[in-house]
Amino acid sequence: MNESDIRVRYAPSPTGYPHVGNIRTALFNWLYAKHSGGSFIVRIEDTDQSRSVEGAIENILESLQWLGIDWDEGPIVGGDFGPYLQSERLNIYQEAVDKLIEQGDAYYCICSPDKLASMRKEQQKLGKPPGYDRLCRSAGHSRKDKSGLNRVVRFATPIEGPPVTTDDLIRGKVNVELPVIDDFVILKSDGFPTYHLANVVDDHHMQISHVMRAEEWLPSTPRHLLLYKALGFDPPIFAHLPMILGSDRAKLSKRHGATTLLEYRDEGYLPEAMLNFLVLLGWSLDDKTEVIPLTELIENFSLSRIGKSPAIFDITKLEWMNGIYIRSMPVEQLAEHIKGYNYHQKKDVSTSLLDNDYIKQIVELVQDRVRKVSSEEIWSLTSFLLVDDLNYSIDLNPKGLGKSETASAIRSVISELESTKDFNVSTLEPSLRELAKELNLSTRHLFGAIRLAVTGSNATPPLFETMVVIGRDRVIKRLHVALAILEEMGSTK
RNA sequence: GCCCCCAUGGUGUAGCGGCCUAGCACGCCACCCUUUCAAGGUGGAGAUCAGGGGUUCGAAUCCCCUUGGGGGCACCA
Repeated sequence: MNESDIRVRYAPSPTGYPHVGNIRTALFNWLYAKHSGGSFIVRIEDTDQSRSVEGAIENILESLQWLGIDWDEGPIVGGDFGPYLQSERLNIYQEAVDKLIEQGDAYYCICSPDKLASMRKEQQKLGKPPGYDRLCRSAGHSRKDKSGLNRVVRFATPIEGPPVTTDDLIRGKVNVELPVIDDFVILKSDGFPTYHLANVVDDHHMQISHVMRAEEWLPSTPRHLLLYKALGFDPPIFAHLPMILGSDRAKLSKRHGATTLLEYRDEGYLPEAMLNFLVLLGWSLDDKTEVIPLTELIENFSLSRIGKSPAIFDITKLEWMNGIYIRSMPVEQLAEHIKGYNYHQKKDVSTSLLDNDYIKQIVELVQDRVRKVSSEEIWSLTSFLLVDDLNYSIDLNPKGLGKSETASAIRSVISELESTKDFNVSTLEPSLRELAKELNLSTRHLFGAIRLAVTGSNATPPLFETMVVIGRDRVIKRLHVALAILEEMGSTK
């Protein structure tokens, strides 16, 4: 096969919002296409009308777009093999079904769901492989029943023959014996195909070269292989990707908290970090490299380095990775990201403090200190920069310093600051260091006292930088307020 | 119950018969830097390579069994 003939696809069903596992599958397919110069196709598998979820398609596409995963063919962009919504391809599946029935490889079945359920129950009790008992296989039922309703169509799985072998790129040869494959439904009574049929027919017509999908599909691949054969199609190359599991080692579901991809965006994770983290769940570059820019990812991605065992999604490592990307990002860009989270809508934020230059200054202070860019994260570190008046909820005495000492230190600081003209780091630092010496206080104590008074917190960005951003007037005002509190406390005791 | 897949520290992984008394990263601990918090740097704890049999001069690496985990078994995908 020519490299440019490589055509891979992501085929989600709009029955919910995609979680990180789904998107990781999309990512691997996309990376493989990018690496090989092939095409990445998005196909929406909306053959289950009853389970379709409002807004799911939009969410799927938005998830891909957020990560920067673009598609060569699919919704919005179109392509030569469309339509890319299975619900618009019903005639194609019907054609395949007709062919199979004509060949004797499929038949109409009249068995009721109730009957099938009790049959399965009985089989399980007897320890037999569960599956349709083929009652209708040779009955020669017609398409519609007496009341004119459509009947389901089942595939006539060969009764005897060698085991079906899936030659998987990741797992090697996987054999399944024919007797454990039952006569599965390929066309539902509502006229829609089942996944098995639609998937096979579309992958063939869309000339998909490699089917990379989650491992949960491995058990049904023999059915697909049987369909390819019956329809006279050459099967694609299969690669079943390891699953991503929740911390309880079970398949990802709503139970695992934030699972849909876009929730991570909303929580303050950067798409670059998420993409980098996701690719490491099941793939590795070498024995040490983990932070890998996208261009290198595309250049080096290979199917041979995809692992076999399932991975557990570890949020703490994602946070670390996110911090790496935050720190390597230009301040302006990071500021844009942060503004996107609308932190300024916090109710206490002073609207006079929202210009871009001020936000940029704040970002410079927190860039080394945050692991997420959400409003909560930024707020918790910088709320004292964003409000006019502080609401002290902390002891204003630094550890090891008494109230009266703190108060007199603050008094000295006020007069020092009021007498100096310049208010920038290069003047602030030496003069306050000098003051500490004069007062015979350790910098730890003096700076600690200032920090508490000016920020109301004992964990802040570097003091002088922070003071400059707060601004001379606000700093002095806050020092006065803090002093008043200290004096009041002193007098009542 | 039946079928299939998987198995290296808590987590993500490297390893594809000798380089392994098992490397890297996250997390954890300590120290350094330092006005606090981070970031950064250095060091440390943590794996009888699930267990047991083989094969081999030699196995985390190959084979078998056991155990554990996961997935699948719908007119869902």
